[in-house]
Amino acid sequence: MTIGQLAERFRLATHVLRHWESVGLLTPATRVSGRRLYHDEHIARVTLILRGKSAGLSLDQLREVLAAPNGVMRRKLLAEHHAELERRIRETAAAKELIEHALECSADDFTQCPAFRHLAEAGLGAVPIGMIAGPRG
Amino acid sequence: MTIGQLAERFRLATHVLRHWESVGLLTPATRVSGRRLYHDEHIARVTLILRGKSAGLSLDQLREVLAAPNGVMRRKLLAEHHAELERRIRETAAAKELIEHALECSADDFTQCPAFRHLAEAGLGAVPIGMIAGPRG
DNA sequence: CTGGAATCTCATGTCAACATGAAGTCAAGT
DNA sequence: ACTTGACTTCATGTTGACATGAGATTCCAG
Repeated sequence: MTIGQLAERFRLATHVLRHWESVGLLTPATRVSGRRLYHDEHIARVTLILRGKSAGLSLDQLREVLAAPNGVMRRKLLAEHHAELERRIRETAAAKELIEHALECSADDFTQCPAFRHLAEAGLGAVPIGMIAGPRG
Repeated sequence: MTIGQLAERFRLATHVLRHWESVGLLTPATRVSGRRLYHDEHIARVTLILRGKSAGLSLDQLREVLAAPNGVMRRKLLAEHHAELERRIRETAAAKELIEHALECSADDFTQCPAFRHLAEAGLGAVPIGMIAGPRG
């Protein structure tokens, strides 16, 4: 498979595949007179990369997992990312609930609604009023 | 409240608040001899901005919502973002399930596991093998 | 064997969301 | 008054993930 064919299969630009290669994410099977050739295993790789990206993982994080030297290390990294994804899902769900309330709230300025404020502030770790020291003390 | 106090409350750097101001997200109540002063309403604003960011919204998207001219427009934008968040949650959950399978899978190279590949490819919109035209065709 | 598409490398540009640094201004404690 | 620290503006640097363009090479249908 040429780089153009692999790219078209995923509707990507070829330079994206070259970029992933430059950061160590995707290495072609062989080179024939300088040109990259890919096999079916690369399809699985690209699929994984796209899935990971859509979950918000960085290319660096994906490279780490894919380049894990052994199963133990890989499982450790996977477990970390699993926890991170769960955290992100919870955060996004919280924001979603906030929007849901804003949609239900009849107040014209929903930021004034006490229930909304209570929801919004939960778990953000903002310092309560009065706990902030002024200048010089 | 000075910019330093508002920043410390959220454990932010002051230049972050100035940056948000420069992109039209957060305008101080007044200026006293050039210095920004904020009130409690700005706490609600910052809270909202942080929540939105943690849900993956861009500053531009947040500005749009917060600067909506009327309730109708705002509800429209909120509904869009709500759908976007749901989409993102689904995507992240899909990647999470993939990781869960990889953690359970006994194969040393989990990308070789057929069940894993099936999971990974679902909903990515990749073109099936054989559907890619070669050069000039 | 030639013309045009596809590929190659290498360099530079882009975009968002800040981060950093310089140089000056203002306010408050001593 | 003086110092110190928070504040000001303005300019430039950083990071991640590409995007764009130049200029050379290679493949293949006609």
